[in-house]
Amino acid sequence: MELNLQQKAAAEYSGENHILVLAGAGTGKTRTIIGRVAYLLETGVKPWRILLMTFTRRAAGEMIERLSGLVGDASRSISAGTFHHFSLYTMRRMPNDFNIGKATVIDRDDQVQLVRLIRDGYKRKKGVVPRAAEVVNLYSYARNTVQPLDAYLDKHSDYDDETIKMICDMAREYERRKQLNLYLDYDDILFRFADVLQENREVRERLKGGYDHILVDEMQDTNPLQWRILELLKDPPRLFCVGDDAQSIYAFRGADFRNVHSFTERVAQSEVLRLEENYRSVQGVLDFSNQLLENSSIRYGKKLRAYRKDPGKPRFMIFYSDMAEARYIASDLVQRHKNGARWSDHMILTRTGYAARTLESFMVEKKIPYRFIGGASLLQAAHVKDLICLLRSAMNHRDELAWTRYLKMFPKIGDVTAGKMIAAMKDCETTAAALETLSKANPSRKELIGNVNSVAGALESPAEAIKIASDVLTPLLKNRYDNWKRRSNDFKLLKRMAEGHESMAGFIEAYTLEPISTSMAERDGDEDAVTLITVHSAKGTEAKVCYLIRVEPGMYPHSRSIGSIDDEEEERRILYVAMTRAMDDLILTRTMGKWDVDDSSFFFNELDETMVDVHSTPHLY
DNA sequence: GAAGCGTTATACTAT
DNA sequence: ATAACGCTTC
Repeated sequence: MELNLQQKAAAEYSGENHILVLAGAGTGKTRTIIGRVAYLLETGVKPWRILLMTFTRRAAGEMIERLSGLVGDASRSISAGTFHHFSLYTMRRMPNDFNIGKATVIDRDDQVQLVRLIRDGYKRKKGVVPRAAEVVNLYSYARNTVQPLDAYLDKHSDYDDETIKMICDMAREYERRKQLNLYLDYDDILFRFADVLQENREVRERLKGGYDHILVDEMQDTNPLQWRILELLKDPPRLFCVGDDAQSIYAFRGADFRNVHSFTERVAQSEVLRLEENYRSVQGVLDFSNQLLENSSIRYGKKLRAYRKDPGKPRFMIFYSDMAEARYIASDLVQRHKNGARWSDHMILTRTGYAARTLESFMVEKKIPYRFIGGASLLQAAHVKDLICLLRSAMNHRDELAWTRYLKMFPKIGDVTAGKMIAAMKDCETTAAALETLSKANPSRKELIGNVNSVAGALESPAEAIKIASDVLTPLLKNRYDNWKRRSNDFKLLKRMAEGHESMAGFIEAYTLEPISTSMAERDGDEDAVTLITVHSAKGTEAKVCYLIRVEPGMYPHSRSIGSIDDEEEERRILYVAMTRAMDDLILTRTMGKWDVDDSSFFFNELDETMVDVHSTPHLY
């Protein structure tokens, strides 16, 4: 593999220090990490003694894929995945040391649902009770930044003392309910792992002894909780971290862009290397991106140098409505495809999943194949959740959230009745005993119990269990949703997805940890398709032609961050990440939007026409 | 008291 | 599209 001098110096570093590679956008971070792994293998490091931490499982898969072309089968022995995957699977592999038993991993929706049940008990008291989703966010943020919830709220929120106490009470009750239900939320996965590592010297030493090198991608977006895990695992393992402060866009999860600056202070025996030459983009794209950063009050001290010499000025197109914007992008895609370009050379970047909906409908209408990455996932759709909850109910009679949702599908059962039925089962040891208890107390509810029984009998074959669950739920659901035909197709999709899995729990866990959109599930991986992607998910990716949609007031910076300097600067980095994905063509589009949006912080109130070609289109709807 | 229905609000980013 | 809320019905 060809590496430039700086990349080579990083990849083939042979000293004993921990390394941070500061690498700007498009400077070959991934290439350098892959080069590093290849180098380590060449020098005799065993592949299973290399741990590769990536930001998403998708990124891990791509790196392993590229490595296999370089080093063959050895790539399959490398441990690669996110902090969450690594932590969870290590705990599952060492069940006696971590004691997570049969715990169910719950996603954010489940967290919110559980807090909602708890919150109902707080409604009577005077004053406003924060929303369940807000409580989940606050608590998760405090945990990811490793600070007590009350201290965090005291310092960083506007809540009065009484409300703070209430939020802390709800969080405590949330913890209790999780234990009762054998739930692990995303944060528990990291916390439990870190706690055991810290408390149990023997386990810690055993794990540390398993690795020589820990490589961390997207270091700028690791939060204090993840840092804590790295600190517990390093020495003797050597750290090789790669990141870019200007691309730090996960502050809401506890990451701080300044962290990479203090790397050498935080990590003894460490040094910083740099990658500065950009191979991805044409000069025009880089000039425009550099200008965006220069307008910031923060000095990132970087200016990307293009290796490529072609000018390639970006375009900025103004449309009257989102319909006109979407229509243009769809027809431009079709035109480029007709001219011989592949669909997969095109990426459409969106700030929010919601903002891409108009465009999505045009993609469907024009029959342009696309994959949506980020945004709402298949498992979050109401009808899919219904089905998953029946499966979960059959697997674990103490799964309060699953049972509540399942029971409420039946007439005359609401939160209260469901709660009573679940309480009746809580002391039963087995599912069979629980169903027996339920059936004695509710003789008229044969159907309800029979459904769970049939699914429970088929759990050894996930696809079969899904088929049964789908059949028994159809009569209950088909009148509840208007577009039932389209929704029921998702059940078939789910069945197909489950076919490769050996256990139901494994299947559900895999897709809880790695959410998948409908558009991804419908297509197989190598099909030529346009990528529609949120900017957050696009970190680390690139495409020849990039469309950035809805680059307008209220979006960049997002209206929610207006007023906070830190938040607005994070939004600038988000836009920076988006723009630097483009290799050849960068097309920014905006609509005229609503008239009442505060546009004073918009990043492009004035457009420098030496940097970008501006096109205004006729006011067509 | 609990369930169910219709109306209205809200929709940022994600492991 | 879905959650939350207020109001009516059982």
